[in-house]
Amino acid sequence: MNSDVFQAIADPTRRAILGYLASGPRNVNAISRQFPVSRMAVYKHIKLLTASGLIEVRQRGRERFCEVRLERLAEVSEWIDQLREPWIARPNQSDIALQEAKSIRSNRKNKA
Amino acid sequence: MNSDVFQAIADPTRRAILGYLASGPRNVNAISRQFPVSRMAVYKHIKLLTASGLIEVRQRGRERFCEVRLERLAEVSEWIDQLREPWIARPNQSDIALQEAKSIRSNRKNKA
DNA sequence: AATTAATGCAACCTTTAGGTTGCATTAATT
DNA sequence: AATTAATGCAACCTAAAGGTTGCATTAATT
Repeated sequence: MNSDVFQAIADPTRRAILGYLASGPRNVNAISRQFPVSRMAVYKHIKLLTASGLIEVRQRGRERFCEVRLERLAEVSEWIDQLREPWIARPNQSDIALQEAKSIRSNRKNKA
Repeated sequence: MNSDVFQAIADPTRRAILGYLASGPRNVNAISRQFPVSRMAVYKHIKLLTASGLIEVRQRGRERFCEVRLERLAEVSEWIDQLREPWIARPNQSDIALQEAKSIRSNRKNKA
């Protein structure tokens, strides 16, 4: 369960959770109290965020404290930066697109 | 159909399309030839990317040329930057999270 | 020891996402 | 004028996303 960071930040509730956690680690219940969805819904978001590496969970007694790990967002900033770079003088762009698309497809097949 | 940028870049094929378009404007068919999915699948991705403002389409004859508009990615970089900023000395963070979550919910209701 | 709090798991539901195929339309070519 | 190329639309399918409720488990409290 090695979820994609882009996918992880696509959901507005998950972004809000990350924003909330920016003020410091909180346990699952504390987080879920902040949002108008059930605890389970938040729990699932946290599971996905953990899988994507955007948060880290430390158990302490019966509580599980979630802490935001912003490093993983570098993948996103870097993608944006690369896109912004002048495209010229880079190796054949269309070949790259094709390669990426192919690996996307084979990933999908492997999942199923 | 005013699609969210975070949502738009969540899909790997759409990211690859943007990467491909970084080398210059291309028409719909040219784009779809680069990827192992049907023309219609690509067409839908393009429609969504257009809705999110990430690409712009200019018609010329029977062709529609798609051009990438990177400005809209600022929303993403800014969100990341804000998250990275020290959270201290900002107004009550939990209230903000709550507000955001509420507006998310009411948006969902308005859609349905 | 009994109760309460914090969490996890399972089953289920509904909507959306991503994809397909077939047909229609309009602009360019021959 | 007939053909071909580029695109759009509609109907449909399947899987994943986001959500819910109910029950089980384990740690802390009283």
